[in-house]
Amino acid sequence: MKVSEIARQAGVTAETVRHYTREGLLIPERHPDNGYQLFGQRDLERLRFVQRARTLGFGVAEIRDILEHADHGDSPCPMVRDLLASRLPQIRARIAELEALAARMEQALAAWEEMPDGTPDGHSLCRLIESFPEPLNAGVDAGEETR
Amino acid sequence: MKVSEIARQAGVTAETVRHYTREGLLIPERHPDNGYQLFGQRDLERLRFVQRARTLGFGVAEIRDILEHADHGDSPCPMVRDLLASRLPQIRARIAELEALAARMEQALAAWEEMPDGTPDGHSLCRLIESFPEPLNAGVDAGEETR
DNA sequence: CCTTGACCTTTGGGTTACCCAAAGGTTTTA
DNA sequence: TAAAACCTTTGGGTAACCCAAAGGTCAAGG
Repeated sequence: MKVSEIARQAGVTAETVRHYTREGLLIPERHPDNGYQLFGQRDLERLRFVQRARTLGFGVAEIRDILEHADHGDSPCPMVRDLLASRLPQIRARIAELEALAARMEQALAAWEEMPDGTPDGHSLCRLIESFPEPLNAGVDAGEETR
Repeated sequence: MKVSEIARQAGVTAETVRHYTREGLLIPERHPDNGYQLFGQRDLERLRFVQRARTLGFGVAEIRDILEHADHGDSPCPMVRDLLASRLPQIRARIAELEALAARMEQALAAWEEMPDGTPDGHSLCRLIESFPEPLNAGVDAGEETR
């Protein structure tokens, strides 16, 4: 099958398939006459594997490594497990960040409810944002580190 | 004050300050002799505003618009509120995605616990990933939409 | 047979919010 | 006075794609 066909069957865009191909996740054959990329059933399975790995939080480069391991006959499982284990806390941290963010947004929207709409604010900026707490790491005088 | 100084006081890198300046969020004066950027107290407040807005999920371009509104004497509040209101559901959706992701990762790690470590897998790829459910939108035959 | 229209190719630029290196001028300090 | 520390601009990189352009290919219909 050609690009659009495998893309359709996997539920991604043809551009995405080309991207994965460029990145070495898929290695289609080429039609000798016209240079079209030819994907087989194996490629479709491989593409689906990529999709699942992506939903598990793996990056494209990592997936390429995993696939290369597997192509060499090595079990990628230990590598996958390690990647998973190291990535999980980051995901959790990101979730916590976003939840704090959502909470701040809701807090701001709620505060707005009880204000007359326009509330022009001549010389200054939105009090609501201005009155938000600093990102708590803004060091005014002491030295500090981030990440 | 110069770049490094305002950056230090706000707890960001000098590069970030330069980035915001390039993007028009900060408009420092220039020392006539040496061309150095000169920031005042107003700029520091403005930078802190930017930081707070960033933690509220606003993009740099949006913040620039907000600041330009405010600089023109218009109250950016209605705009800010709309932006917040439209972004919130996206954040919530992203949180849900990440939680599903974390759950899948934990599920995978847990499943691994009860498997002999290496579990080489000759001809195929990690069963654990392979057996994961498809991203549920992978359309095999029917037409489907994403987003 | 030939013309569409649909699909293929590669190349190159855009997205987001910065980070980093290089080359060269300035200021501060020992 | 020379080195350390800091400033400038330019240009390239990151992640995972999306999109447009220019040009070749293919299937179908008149």
